[in-house]
Amino acid sequence: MPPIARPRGTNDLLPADAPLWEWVLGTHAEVAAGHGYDLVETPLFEATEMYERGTGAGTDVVEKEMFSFTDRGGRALTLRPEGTPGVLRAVLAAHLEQERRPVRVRYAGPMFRYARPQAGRYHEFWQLGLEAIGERSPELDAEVIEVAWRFHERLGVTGVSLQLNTLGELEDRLRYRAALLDHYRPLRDRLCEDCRRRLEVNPLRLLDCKRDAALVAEAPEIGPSLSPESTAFFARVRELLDGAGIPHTLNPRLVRGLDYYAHTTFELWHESLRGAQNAVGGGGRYDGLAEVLGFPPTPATGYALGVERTVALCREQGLGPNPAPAWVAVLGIGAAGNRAAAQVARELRRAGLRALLDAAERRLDRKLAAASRQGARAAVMVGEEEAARGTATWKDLSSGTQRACAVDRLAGELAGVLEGAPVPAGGEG
RNA sequence: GUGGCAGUAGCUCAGCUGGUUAGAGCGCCUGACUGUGGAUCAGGAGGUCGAGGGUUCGAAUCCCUCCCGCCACCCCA
Repeated sequence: MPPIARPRGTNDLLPADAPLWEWVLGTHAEVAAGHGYDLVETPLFEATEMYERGTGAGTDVVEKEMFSFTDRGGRALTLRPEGTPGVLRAVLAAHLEQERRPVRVRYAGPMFRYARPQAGRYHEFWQLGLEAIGERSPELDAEVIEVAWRFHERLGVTGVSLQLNTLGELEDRLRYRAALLDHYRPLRDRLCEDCRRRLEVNPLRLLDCKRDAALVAEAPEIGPSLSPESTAFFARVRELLDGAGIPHTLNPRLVRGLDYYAHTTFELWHESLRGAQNAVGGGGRYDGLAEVLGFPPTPATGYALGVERTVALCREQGLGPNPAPAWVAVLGIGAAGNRAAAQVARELRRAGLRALLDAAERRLDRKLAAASRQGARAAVMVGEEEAARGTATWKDLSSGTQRACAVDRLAGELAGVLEGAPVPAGGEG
């Protein structure tokens, strides 16, 4: 019988990669918290209807990428394909926007989409993001973008480009939609199969097409369809970004895949990401979402970033956390030594040191070799003699120097050694 | 979901047009060395060759199906 395999499109996080992963999540938490964003967690599954109405029935996500199921009570549920609708639902259901506006929240966790797996694209993947709910202002859009930008700065990731666009208000979009249809209808015969469908279902997505790139280039831009108010709103966002020193690229073809966007939309791109997945993340304003979910109309803005992709960028650019704190190996020699060594390790930990105990019955040279290979800064050896005298012998594994001392002075002596040269950076996966 | 390429020890890979018991390097374990590491030498463990079926006297090698990964679409994180 072959061993049970990991399901397609999923990943295990193993110890070798965990520090980098935790560092990325932790850095985002710090940066977001520094801007006033508090942690929220919402269910991994929600009512299917929430995504059908919120994310949009015409989107690829809802049409063909959801992990949906019926529970034993006959309820239609779906593993969350994105975080925004659930977070908005949670905030509005708890009436947090009655306490203060905007409500600033952040989140991180797994999302699920049934798209064909590839490097950087998985059935289960992690997103971290934030939402600012209850205020309609260019300032808040710019703030959200700035947090995403500062996050990458703090990581040290370079080469990210900010793509920016606006979709205006609903009336603007309808005007633009009409303009697009005027442009495309006469060209219908020259469109690819997908685009002919888009023409009927969601004309804005015509701009996504790479096959008909030539036609896209000739398509009208949204600018002329925008109301003066929408134009001013967008100009203000750009002005604020300029003021914050955040470079951005205007991308009038940027149409995000989800239905609920209005006004500002943006994506963060990086050329070096493997596969065709060059987007690290994206977001924008979604003033219409609350209403389609059945809540009072509530403006909001936010973003989501792909953790796997961000981690890949960090790995590629050699970025990561500071080396883990140095540690000591406590090695027992013989039965009496092994017993005493356990107690010595306990006392070192109580003194705040990281101590790994090796009290197996094997030869000392093997234990020393293992400790050295695994990166211990120092080895503490406890045999029958030491046990009897209440001492321990410790050895600096980089210099090879060695001395014995009383157990109660050991932590003090080792502390100096551990603070010495930093441990070489952990291996890259 | 569509099309293409791959899958051989823990890791990186070799294995010619089907031919005995499937190999190497690194890693792991053991011994030389009953209490002193990173070196060296010697030995050992570890593979149903991704899974199942077929062709053949004989299959890691050829054929089919499935699984999984990657690449390009689609789309996005």
